[in-house]
Amino acid sequence: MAVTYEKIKECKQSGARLGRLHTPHGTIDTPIFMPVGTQATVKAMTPEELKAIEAQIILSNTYHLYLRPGHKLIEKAGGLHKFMNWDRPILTDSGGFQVFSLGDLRKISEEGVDFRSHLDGSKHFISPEKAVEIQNALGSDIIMAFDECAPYPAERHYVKNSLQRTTRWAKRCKQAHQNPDRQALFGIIQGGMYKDLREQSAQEIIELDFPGYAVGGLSVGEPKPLMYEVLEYTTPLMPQDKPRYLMGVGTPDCLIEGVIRGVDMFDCVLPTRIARNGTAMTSIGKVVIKNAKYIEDFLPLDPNCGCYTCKNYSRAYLRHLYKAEEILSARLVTYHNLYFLIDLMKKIRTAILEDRLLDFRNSFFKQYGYEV
RNA sequence: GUGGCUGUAGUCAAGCGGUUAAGACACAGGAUUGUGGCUCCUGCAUUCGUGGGUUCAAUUCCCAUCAGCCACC
Repeated sequence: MAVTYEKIKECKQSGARLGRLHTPHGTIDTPIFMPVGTQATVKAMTPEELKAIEAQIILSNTYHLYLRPGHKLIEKAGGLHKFMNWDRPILTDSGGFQVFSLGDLRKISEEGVDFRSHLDGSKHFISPEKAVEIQNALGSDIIMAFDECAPYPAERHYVKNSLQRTTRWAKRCKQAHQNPDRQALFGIIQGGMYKDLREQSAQEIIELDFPGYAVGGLSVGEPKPLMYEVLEYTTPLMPQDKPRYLMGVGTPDCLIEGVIRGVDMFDCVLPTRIARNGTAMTSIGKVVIKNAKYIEDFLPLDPNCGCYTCKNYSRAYLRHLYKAEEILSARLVTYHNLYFLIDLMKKIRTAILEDRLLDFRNSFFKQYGYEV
């Protein structure tokens, strides 16, 4: 098996899991946040910088790399790790979500998905087999099953059909997978916001026996309490000895609440995207660095942060860089935001170890400005 | 000094007699959750250089004045 999960302990206060994930490119501490590097790069960050902030694993994307530069080219380059100069673990998303968000550019059938490239309008077809073939060529440590992510809100019968198709596709993905000893294929549980459909999906997917499972179809626009509710009845259905991955989640409160509900892995574009749009996540809440009130603010972005950006630059300078559309703006704020979330996960792991995750949540929320 | 042209938001400007003075950029605020460095939403001129006149009605026409630009001396 390419990837194995080792549970270290459970938080007595919250039930959250502390563990380790062993992969071909190293061991990861969980719960973990995975920075997203869609196009074989975490935008604005070099691999050396990612290591400096202790990123242990990053995400990349099948759909985008297939379209550009092409998985064959990356295979020729010696695989994704070598191509992008990252020797730690990589997880690739299957492209299911991209297809879902492509809107009217795509048509889903039992066989797969016909779509037009968002880059040049060219026609393409991705099936479960194709998605696995691409990911096999990329050589990522963890590959994801090609699923269908239902929108929110969605009718019950639509979600049911979609989840059943996701199960059939998961089977095909497993069959198509060429090297389960070097790459772990994770299954994805769907079912929207319907409890019995989540149960059905979990049962069907888990029956196929994957080395890890993801909860998909959340964080698609539903209210947070609803997402927490779905998680609450979904994670208990998942095996204790396998990693659990909540796809697409990345606000500080959702990360903490997700861990409390038994999630081990998260990924999200939020920290890197909002960084490029002039917003930082800090210990005292969101700081919209582009706001005029920071014109003469010579304090660090986050006075409680020890990252390179906070140690060396002021809010006034960061605001100036943003307004002047300087590249360094994206670099410095991205650096900070990723540092902040990775550091948050470290604090979460320590809190689990010390059986005080609920206390940690309450104090963190209070300082951040969330309602407890 | 003489002749001509132009003055509308921070900037570039449309409107040239008739309801709440286009648009763009900038600026200000917001959004952003398995990433299109994309983008979206909202706000921003009680007033058209200034003063007077004509008219039911003036950013629009007339006069004066001020400012800028161009040409000639």
